[in-house]
This record gives sequence, structure tokens and C-alpha cells, in this order.
Amino acid sequence: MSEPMTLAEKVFTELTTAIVRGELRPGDRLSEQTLVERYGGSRAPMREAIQRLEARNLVKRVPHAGARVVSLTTTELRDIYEVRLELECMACRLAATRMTDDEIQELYALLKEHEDSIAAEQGLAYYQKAGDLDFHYRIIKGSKNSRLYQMLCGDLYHIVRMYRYQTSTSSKRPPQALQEHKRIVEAIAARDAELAELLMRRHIQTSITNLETRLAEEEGRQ
Amino acid sequence: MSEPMTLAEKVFTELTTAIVRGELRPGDRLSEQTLVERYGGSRAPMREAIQRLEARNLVKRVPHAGARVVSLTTTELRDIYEVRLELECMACRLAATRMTDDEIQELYALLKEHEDSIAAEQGLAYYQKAGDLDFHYRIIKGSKNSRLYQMLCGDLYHIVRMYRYQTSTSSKRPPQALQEHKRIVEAIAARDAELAELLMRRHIQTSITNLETRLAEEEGRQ
DNA sequence: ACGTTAAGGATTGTAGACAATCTTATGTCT
DNA sequence: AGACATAAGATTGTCTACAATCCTTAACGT
Repeated sequence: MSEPMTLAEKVFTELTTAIVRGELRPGDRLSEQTLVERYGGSRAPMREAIQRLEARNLVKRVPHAGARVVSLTTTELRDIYEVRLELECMACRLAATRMTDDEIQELYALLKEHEDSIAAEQGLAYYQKAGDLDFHYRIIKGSKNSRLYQMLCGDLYHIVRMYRYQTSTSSKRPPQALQEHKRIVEAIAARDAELAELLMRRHIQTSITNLETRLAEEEGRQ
Repeated sequence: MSEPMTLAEKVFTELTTAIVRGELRPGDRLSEQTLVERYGGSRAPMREAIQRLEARNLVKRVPHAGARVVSLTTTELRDIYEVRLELECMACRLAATRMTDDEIQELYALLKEHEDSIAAEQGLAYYQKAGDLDFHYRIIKGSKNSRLYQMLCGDLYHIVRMYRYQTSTSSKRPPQALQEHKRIVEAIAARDAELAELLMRRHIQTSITNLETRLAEEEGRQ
């Protein structure tokens, strides 16, 4: 029932997924006329959709010159990951004191699920990634900080996805990641905020270095 | 030369200052027609201006129902200050390792200026507040993290200002704040990132409690 | 051959009108 | 009197057209 009621919003979500999936590459131009031909309707809603993309930093608009999908420099990407690291650690710290016991139980259930999927090898890379995202999502929610949620899941999430989607998860990572997740949940259950934050920091940092080495490999291959 | 070249941008900046200054109170309605009558032009640019305000979380828009200046609940305000505290501490930590020696010298110069203005009593509350903002601004810039700057100075800044502008700075605070600023700069100059972060955290936390007590007083008076 | 400049085309910014939706006020019923 | 349904009014969402600006291409001069 939460279908986009307005055309502008519809086009906005379509474009968002297109960008995140890489169907629209960084640097690609978004002309209003092209969008009209692709999605139908008039220029006004397309214009509004583009503007909302700009608000989420998915496209960059230059007055009188049009909009392009953002193409981040290495330092800009570093900046984003730096902020994301800090905010998620903060979320984990807050979650340790603010999550309800029920929510913590749900975290345990999620871990169990994840564990089974790894043992059964049923979980392919994509599914495991979804599980990982779900884990982080719940902890962010558990911080009970609306603005924090908005920043991490609304703004930063898409950008991070956009530059991570194409890269496949490494094969050996999931079991180790699961162990890290377990320890984090235990720290939260023990209401040890500082430990939970520390573990989350370590967890994300290793996943970042993992990503960096993989990006470096791809860079070298080309 | 950075004059807004487009009408939409012009209206956007006008409305931003109007909201921050409190000329537009939280909950006030922003009808496109009203803006046309006030600023001239057509509905299209007004619409775009409103949309950009929404992107900065200064107004909230409901489809087919119009836009209103955001009116934050107490918990939402707490959430914002929580995030702002964390991000500024992060900025301070990064600044301690990334600021150039020249930039640190400029910080010292700013402190001196500030000190003189207090001694001469020439600085009224408004001027002192500007000095305080300048101090924080430079440290954020010194973090050399573009996204961090964007979040703190672009998004959170206006909201915080909006709920702080009306309240006058307490009389005894400036000298103490200056001392805290001095220590922070010294920590940065010593390249002691952790200390700088700690001092900044303490500094902001006291200013927050200061604000809260003053808000409580105003609340009680009404 | 290269840089500069001017005209043409394409794209964005703005304007005004119509259609769809919500809000408000009125009237009716219980 | 209060709650609910209905209709008028107002507001937003969308469409089309026009003006302003930018980008491209081609011509020109050095």
C-alpha cells in the first residue's frame, strides 16, 4: 500500500534502483527529455525526481547544464566510509543500551538463520549479503535515533551500495563475519555499550579493508 | 559572484534564513501560491525551493497536502544533538592529524581575537556567538572530510541554529568557553587526536546542558 | 594546423493553465 | 449536541509552451 502515489516519486525510486544496481554508471547524463521518453509523463515530474536524487547525493546537478550520476573520487569514497564507520559504531553503542530484550532476541534469531544458511551452503553470495545488511539495519534501528537512521539508511546506504553492488563477496568472509556478528550481539545483550562499539568498529574496518583490496585487484586487472 | 543565478535558489536561501531566524515558525504552512505573491515569479521555482528545503530537513512535505516548517519533538531534537555531538568530535579528532600548521596558527589567531573582544566587552552576545561558530567551522573544515563537512555545516547546522537562534547566550559562558577552545587548540597543535576529541566532547556537552536548562527555564516561564 | 569566435541546436529555467486531490464548511441524521 | 456524509473551495501534481542559458559545430583568422 506504500506504492508511490505520485509520478515523480515513482520515477525517483526507479532511478534510485537503476543507479544502485549500476544500470546507470557514474558520470552518465540524466536529461529530462530522455526520462520523459523512458518513463512517460511530462518534464515536471522528471525534474522533481532528479532533484530528489540530488538531495540524496546520487546525482550532481549544475545549473543550466543538467544532471549526472555522481562519480566519486577515491578521497570522497574514503570520506563516506569514514563517516559511515563512525555513525554505525555510534548506533551500535546506543543500541546496547536502548534495544529491548525482544529486539535482542530477534537478533539472535537472525544469527541462527544466517548460520543455517551458511552451513547448508544454500546461501549464495547475494543472500548472505542481504543477511549482513539486515543485521546492520536492525542495530541501526535499535539505536532509537531517528536522525541516525535517516543518515545511515537513507543517505549513505545507497551510495555505499552503489559502489559495492558489483563486487562479489569474498568466499571466506561469511563465516568470519558471522563470528563477529555473534560477538557484537553478545556485547549488546550484556548491555556493554563500549565493547559493542569496539567490536562493530573492528568488524566494519575489516570489511572495508577487504573491499579495498578487492577494488585494488580489479583496478590492477584492468 | 556566488549570487544565486536561478530564482529557485534565491527563494531557497531567502526561506532558509527566514526559517533559521524564526520569522517562519515551526509548523507554519508554506503554500506555493503565497510564495509567488511574496517573492514574485511562477509556481515552478517556488516548488523547487520548497523541495530543496525538504532535502535539508527544514520543511516537511506531504503529498497533495503541502509543506510545513518542521516542528521537532523533544526526542527528535535530542537525536539531532546526539548525532551532531558525535560527528563534531569525530571532526576534531581528524583535524588533530590533518590540519596544516598554518591552519592551526589561524586557529590561535582566532582565539586571540576572541579573547580581545571579550576583554573589551565590545563583543555582544551575537558577535561572540559568531566567533564560536567560526571556531567550530574551522575545525570541521580541518577534518578534510568533505562528507562530514556537508553533514555538519549543510544539514545539521541550520536545524541547530533554528532552535538556538532565539535563545540568548548566557552571560558567564563566553570566558569559560574560550578556555575550553584554547585547550582544544592546544591538543590539536600537539597532534593529540584522542585528547582533542575528548575535550571537544566535553565542550559541546556542557553547551548542550546549558541550552537545555535555559530551554527548561523558558518552558517554565510560559 | 591551431586557437578563437559566432551561429545553430539542444537543454534547462520559468510561466501559465488544467486535472487530481485534499481541506474546510455546511447540512443531515442519530 | 455530536458524528458523519457531502459539496464547495483551495492547494498540489502535471502538462504544454516559451524564454534563457549552455554546448557543439563550423567558419574564420592568425
